[in-house]
Formats: sequence, C-alpha cells, structure tokens
Amino acid sequence: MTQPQPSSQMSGLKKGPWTPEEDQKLLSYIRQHGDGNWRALPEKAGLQRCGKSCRLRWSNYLRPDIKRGKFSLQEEQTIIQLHALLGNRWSAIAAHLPKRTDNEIKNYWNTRLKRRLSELGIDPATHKPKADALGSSTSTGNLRHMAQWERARLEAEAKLVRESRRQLGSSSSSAPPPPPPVKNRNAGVAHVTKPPCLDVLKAWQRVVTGLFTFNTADNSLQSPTSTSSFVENTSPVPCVGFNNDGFVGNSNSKMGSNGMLGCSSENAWWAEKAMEWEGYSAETLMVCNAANHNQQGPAAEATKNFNVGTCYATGFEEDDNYWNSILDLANVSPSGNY
DNA sequence: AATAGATACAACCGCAATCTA
DNA sequence: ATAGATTGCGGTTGTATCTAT
Repeated sequence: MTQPQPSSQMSGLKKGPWTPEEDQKLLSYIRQHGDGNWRALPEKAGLQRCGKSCRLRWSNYLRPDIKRGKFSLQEEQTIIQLHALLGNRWSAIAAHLPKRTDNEIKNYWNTRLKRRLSELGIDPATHKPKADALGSSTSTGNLRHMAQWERARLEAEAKLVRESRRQLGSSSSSAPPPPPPVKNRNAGVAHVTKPPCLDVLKAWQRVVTGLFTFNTADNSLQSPTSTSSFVENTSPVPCVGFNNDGFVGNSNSKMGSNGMLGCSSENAWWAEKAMEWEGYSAETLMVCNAANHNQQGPAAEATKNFNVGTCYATGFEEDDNYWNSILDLANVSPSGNY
C-alpha cells in the first residue's frame, strides 16, 4: 500500500510563499544538476522545504519556459474549447497552450472564465445554456444540436483514450482493454457526428467583442446593432473572427464557408470596446484589422481556423475548419481510423 | 485614511497513477 | 507479482492586492 507522504507540517519544513533567496537556491541547484529526484533535492539544495513544494515551485513558477501575464483572446478560446472537450483535465489543456501551466490555466478558469460564462447564462460545467437564462435556446432544435455535440465530444474522448493506449503500445488486439487513463470518464459512442458550434463560444465571441449585451429586463442577450436575439438562425448575423492576437473585427454580412468577410464601418466602435473592455492596444487592433481585410497570411489563416462563428452563421452546416480545429487541439483525427 | 469585501494567484493537500527494486 | 517510493493531477485554501465605501 502507498504510504502517506510526510507532510511539511509534521517534519517541521517551511511552508508558504517562497522567498527570493529560496528561489535562487532552487534555480541554481537545478541549473547545475537538473530537476528530478525531488525527495532528495531540498537537502542537496540547502532548502528547508519538502520535495513536493520544490517541484511545484519549479514547474509552476521558476521554469524558464513559462509565459506569464494576460491571456490572449485566442488562449481564452482555446481553453474554453478544450474545457468543453476535456473537462477539468488541466494538464491536458495546458499541453495545448505553450508556456502556460496547468495551475495557471486552472486558476484562470476558476477566477475569470467560469464566472464570465455564468454571467452569459452558460453553465460552465456543461457548456450549455442555463435552462432559465436563454429561453429560446432550449428549443428542440438547439437540444438536438447539443445532443450531437455531446455525442461527438464523447467520441473524441474515446479516441483520446484509444490514442493514448496506442502510444503506450498496449493496444494488442488480444489483450483486454485497459481502463481509461483518466478518472470518471464516460465511455465512447458509436458514430462520429460533426457537432454544431458550442453555444458558449458563440456567446463568448459576441460578448467579448461587444456584439451582445444583456437585457436585464428579460434576461436575454441583445446586439447593440440589431434586435437579433441570441438564438440559432441562418440569417445574416454579425460575425467576428480572431487572429493570433485575439480580436480582429466584425462583419454584419453573412459569412462564407471559410469564415469571415471584411470589416464593417462599425469597426471603430468595436475597436473602442475591445480596448475598453479587454485591454487590447490600438496596435494590436490595427494588426488584427489588416489581417482581417487581407484574409491572407498567418494571421488570416488563424482567423479562419479559429472562427467558431462560421458554422453557426451558416446554420450549423458542416464545417471542417471548425471541427478540425477542435480535434487538432486535442490531437484527435476526425477520420478515426484506429 | 481606514476598513471591508472582492479578486487573483501562489501554494498546499490528498489521491491515484506510475515507476522501481 | 508486490510493496514502497515517486510523480502527476485536480481541488481547495491562504494571502496579497485591488476597489469601493
């Protein structure tokens, strides 16, 4: 049986925030000897800490390949997409966000994204509209789309499990299937169905870019430029896209299969709101706008890949770019030939 | 200026998976 | 095959900082 690890409290080791001196000791030791063997490391490094504390400090804070500071809009979207797909599997999510730690992502989700989704009337646990918040979105059609999404999500998870088995070389045809690599995972389902866009992402895009505001009188989302309510439709709707830096711009034209069209004359307003609400610099917005207008180059490509509004605006028609972007994030092949 | 409440983030804890002898 | 050690992960807590009164 596994013995309980000796707690810092019991052994009299130091706890709490790290001092710069402790950081320096840990850093210089790891630079000289590398990390690992955390149990023995504190004593060798001259630290009155348990190995676990040293490991956490290194992996969550001192590691040189960690990016700190504000999350970009694209990072936010990635987190939301992957959370919808993977749930609270922070390490798996972090694997797709270069230089971000699972702890940082978890904190960001718990302190900001979760609350903001709740404010949008989205249940952050299920990524579905709360029953009483967006009345029209619980229509039969939307429920069907949600079911399709959930089915596809489960399938993707099952594929992840299969892939991890395959990579571990444990997928011999005669061997009994090992348990899934994560706790409390649901079993996969039989068929792959390309899902609709996540309601949560649609709402996110609109609110983040200022397309919608809440009407506190009837609890609905409203656009400042139209009276469209927040329901799925196939009519022209305001669209936005994102490039590598986040906010791009918007269009009131119906989007094509690849995503966005050009910017509208309202961009100044959106830019102002992006700076006001999200803290984006004017320089960033200028770059975004250029990418949006030209629709070419890396930023425009990223825009296409990340334009989660595409299939929404086109009435939930199949959209390879959107679904592939999610599956790519999770390293899952949509063809599913295992 | 003082205080309370809210927020953000670092760090800890316990459990489970994995490794190793 | 097994027990013990180690590592990884996710939930939770503690604390510093910010903001409103």
